[in-house]
Amino acid sequence: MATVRKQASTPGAATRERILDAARDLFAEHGVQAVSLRELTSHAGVNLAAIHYHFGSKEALLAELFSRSSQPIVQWRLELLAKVRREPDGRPVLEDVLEAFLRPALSSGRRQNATFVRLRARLALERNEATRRILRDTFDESSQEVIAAIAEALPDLPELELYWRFHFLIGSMFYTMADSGRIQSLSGGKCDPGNVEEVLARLVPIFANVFREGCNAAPVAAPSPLREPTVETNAAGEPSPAKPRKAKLNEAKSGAAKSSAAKPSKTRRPARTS
Amino acid sequence: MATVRKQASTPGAATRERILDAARDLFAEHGVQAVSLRELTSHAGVNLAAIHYHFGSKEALLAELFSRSSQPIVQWRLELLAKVRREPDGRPVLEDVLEAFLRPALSSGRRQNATFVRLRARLALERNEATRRILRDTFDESSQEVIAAIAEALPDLPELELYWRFHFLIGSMFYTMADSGRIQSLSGGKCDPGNVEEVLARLVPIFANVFREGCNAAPVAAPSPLREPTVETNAAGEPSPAKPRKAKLNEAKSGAAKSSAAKPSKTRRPARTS
DNA sequence: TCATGATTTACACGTTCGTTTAAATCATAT
DNA sequence: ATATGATTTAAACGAACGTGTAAATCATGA
Repeated sequence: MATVRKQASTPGAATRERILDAARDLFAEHGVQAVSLRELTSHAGVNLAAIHYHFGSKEALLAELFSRSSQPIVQWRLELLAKVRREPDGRPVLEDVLEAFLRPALSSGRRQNATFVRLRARLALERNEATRRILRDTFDESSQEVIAAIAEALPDLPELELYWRFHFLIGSMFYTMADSGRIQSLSGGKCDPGNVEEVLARLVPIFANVFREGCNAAPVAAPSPLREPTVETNAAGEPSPAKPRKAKLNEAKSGAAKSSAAKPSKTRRPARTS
Repeated sequence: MATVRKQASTPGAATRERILDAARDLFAEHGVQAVSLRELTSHAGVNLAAIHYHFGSKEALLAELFSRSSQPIVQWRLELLAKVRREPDGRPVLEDVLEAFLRPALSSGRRQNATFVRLRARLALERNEATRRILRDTFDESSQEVIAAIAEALPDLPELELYWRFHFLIGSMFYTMADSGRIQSLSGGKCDPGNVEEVLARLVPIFANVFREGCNAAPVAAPSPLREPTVETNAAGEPSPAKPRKAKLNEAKSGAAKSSAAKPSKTRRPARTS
């Protein structure tokens, strides 16, 4: 009996930590909703009930994971922000401010837990109010300090423009953090956003230019080609070429896929003969 | 009997379309996994089984929804790309190329279905292989045409740099499309990424500058402050200040929250007296 | 050594999920 | 009018979900 006693594979690793590690990895890979507590605990090598014993609920586990993993990032950011170099006129060096903002976010602490970076990027696009509040409470303060530092570095930049460009910056940042693999696919593997130093070496000077570039850039000079598509879709896309599917009558003659488009043809209907 | 006959609220609206509309809205708002077929059908005002009758499965519904909604976007993009203005030397106008790329994505066809834009942004961060393939199959071809047009407009820009900057561009684009509300929160509501024209008026010239700006921007001139956080977290964050929670023995004396950190205190354990 | 509390285990609960089925209903051509 | 096929309906299936609970096990100080 007694299953396997203790295994002693990782002696000092407490159950809590194993759960948090597994949650970080699995939540980042598949999303919070898609991960069941059973696969989580089995992946962590702990008992199912351990989650409720140590955290109370799945949601509480996520909150604990997030606040714990975020703390070093925010702290590092504030440290970097405090030691930003100054221009002769006393203003912060813009590149240093941007790096203080980006480096901790992209590196995710000193550990190899690159997976939390992905989790954060994923949660950043969530529209769930609870998730938004967690992100706000965790990162807004230090983000506001970064924004204030940028404003200090560029006193002539209108506040609204600063916010717009900051929005585009965090877009590029989160998309890099998410590691969607899209640009690897498009570039044939030549571009690797997983390399933090390579990302910073490009993102920092690029957005330093973006922020510095005054509002001089023509507002929207382009006469703009056209604004509506000429495609004549009726109400949604196609008229109604693809009929649903035969309800009864599974005649064997039309066994192959109809022809509608290119469906995955997942054997649309078993239609057992019984 | 016969429940309610037909209701005739929207006479011509077929069941298929009601399902697709509801799926678009709900998937975009809460994510695919988080939406059950029951809330979907009840939101659409159709029977639960209608989804399997018309589409076969939840996954097939998503694929159908995506391909149908994407088609006008891609088509519009290709049309705009075909009528991009040319410089006197015959090269494409970079701003027009960027607008051809961005406008259809941000506008989502001619309809008011801004929700599909959010759905697409959400799926873009998904790491699910099936989802990635859908996105690749749908958008890669037209994206490659955009990349080729940019390369044609900027023949001196190294290919690798082009891909990096395109990566940052689609990051800003997707984050704008996701409408996470973060920049509204940070800017106190002054910045509204939901306004497509306002986004384009800023994003197009900004990234035109980004692409045009040669590799002259100092590679990474910054001596870079420090690269590791000084915070001394052991293994994960905190030593072990917050004890789990009492297992048995729900003594009434310590009824209030322990003090650990600032937990949501969701009544960690009911511990019914029975 | 033993008592005690912290932790882990096995198991079951009620619910909700995606899916399926068979019958009822609708639309329409003859 | 009626037959026929398309569509909708109500009800149920088994599986998997998050959660709860009582007992077994472990660690440790007296």
